[in-house]
Amino acid sequence: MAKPAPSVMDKVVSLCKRRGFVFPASEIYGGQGSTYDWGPLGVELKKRVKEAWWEAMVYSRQDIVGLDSAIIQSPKVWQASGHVGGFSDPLIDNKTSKQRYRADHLVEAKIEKYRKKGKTDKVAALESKLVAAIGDNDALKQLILDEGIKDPVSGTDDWTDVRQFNLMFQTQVGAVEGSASIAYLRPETAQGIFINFNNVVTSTRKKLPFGIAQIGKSFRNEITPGNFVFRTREFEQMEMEFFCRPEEADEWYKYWQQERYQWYLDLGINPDKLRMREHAKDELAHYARGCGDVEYLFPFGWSELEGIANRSNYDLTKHSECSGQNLSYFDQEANEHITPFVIEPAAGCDRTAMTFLADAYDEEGEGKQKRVVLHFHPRIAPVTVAIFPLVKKEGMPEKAAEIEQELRRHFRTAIEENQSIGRRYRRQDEIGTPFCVTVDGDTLSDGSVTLRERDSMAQERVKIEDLREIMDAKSAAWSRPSTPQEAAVSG
RNA sequence: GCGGCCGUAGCUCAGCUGGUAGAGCACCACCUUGCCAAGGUGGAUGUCGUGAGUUCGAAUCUCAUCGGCCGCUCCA
Repeated sequence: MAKPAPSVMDKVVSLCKRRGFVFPASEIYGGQGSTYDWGPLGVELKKRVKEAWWEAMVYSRQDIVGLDSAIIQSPKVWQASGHVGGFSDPLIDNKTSKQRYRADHLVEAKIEKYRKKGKTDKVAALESKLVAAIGDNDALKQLILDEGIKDPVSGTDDWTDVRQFNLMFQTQVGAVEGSASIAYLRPETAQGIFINFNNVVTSTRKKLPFGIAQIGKSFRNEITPGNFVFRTREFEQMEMEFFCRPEEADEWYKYWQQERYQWYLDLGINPDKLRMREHAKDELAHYARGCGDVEYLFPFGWSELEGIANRSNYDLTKHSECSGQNLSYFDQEANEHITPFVIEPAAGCDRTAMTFLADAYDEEGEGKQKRVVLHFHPRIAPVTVAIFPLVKKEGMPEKAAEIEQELRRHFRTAIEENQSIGRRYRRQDEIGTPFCVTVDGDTLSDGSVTLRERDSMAQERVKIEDLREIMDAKSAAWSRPSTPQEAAVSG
């Protein structure tokens, strides 16, 4: 493949490091692959993404409450959820074709062949052999060799040994070694919600339908991380489990798909690059009745930002069975126990922040006139307003500092007095600051300043005491510039 | 793990027919400044990923090693 042209992502990655959004992790020690640290601006961006999500999911409604469960739970949680058994893949490589496969999938494909040929006895025999071999890598490889399974690409049986790939990070709890002290870093926040179902119901007296929201780090030992912060082994999730009556699940499923899709649009994501994609039946996880992804068109293709799934009553049922606790809901009117269905919107915080960066990135003009600007929604911009003295004399710096002190109480602020005014405007554009306030000679006599908008570059003269109200109003009314050209001339 | 690409200043990169480093932008100081990447003067910054070899001499050639990025079953 030819070397690809520098994409928006390359430019965003570079900007992220230069301006302090995202740094490669462990850099002074040579780096740690696919691991990133969020810098001073990045942490603000992420924080505001999480605030916007929490606002939409918890504060603006009466039917959802929050939770912050532990990262390290009992290993039994992950046995019940199926992660211990199912979140671990046996991998095998073909030395000739260099292709990598799931070893158990190769055997399953063979079973499928037998089934199509109607050899039911062989199907049954091999199925039981596969079940016996699961978890035993040597046995699994032997089974592949015994069955004469060939690589579909190379046609050879030149296989490597089977190696287990655990998707969950293991750790030890306590000083005592041994299997009893093995624990896992959670691979999703959702299970922490399910296991607290009874606690939340009894402590909040919530009635169906209701939801529990949670934001937190999760860990997956991804085989293939990559695409900047899109897929990393440590990541932050924003998940909400919405519990409802089974007969209402389809309705809520559609509701949450619309609701979550709209959330991205409300925060200014380009509608042309956002879509809702319904999973095909064979894509669905074993517990899911339906799943739709909110996808964004990155330079590397359509990729999932958030999955909205109908998890049925799978999780509550499993945890009831495995724990011996009754995780059902008692409906007082109908006088019956029901195990609610769950609709789960599960979003990735890091990839959402990355989406805002990539989607907001814009270059206007050419050469010396080129303007790099991040068209962030004012609600998620790391800095809301920057204050400048027009020149560094006649008391302007002091006046600017005074205004900054006042605005600091209500907005994320920045103050700069170095270099020319134009350069300072452009620097703030590059980090997506929606407003700039400039103090000049008239400010000292009549208390007015110039308010300059990032997207249109339009300026207006306003009173210092009106700044807050005007910026709030403009923020509330903000909409994304539909094209770069329009943004450039609309002032 | 396999394949491809790549490690030179904060960022983007040039230098790779061997002579111990450059550009643009960024940064710092001073002067200038009067609303969109202004100008002037001066300045700091690199053990050229690491180690070894060849050589009088290596960023450049050889070998090794470490690391990163992009693909290949996984998903937020």
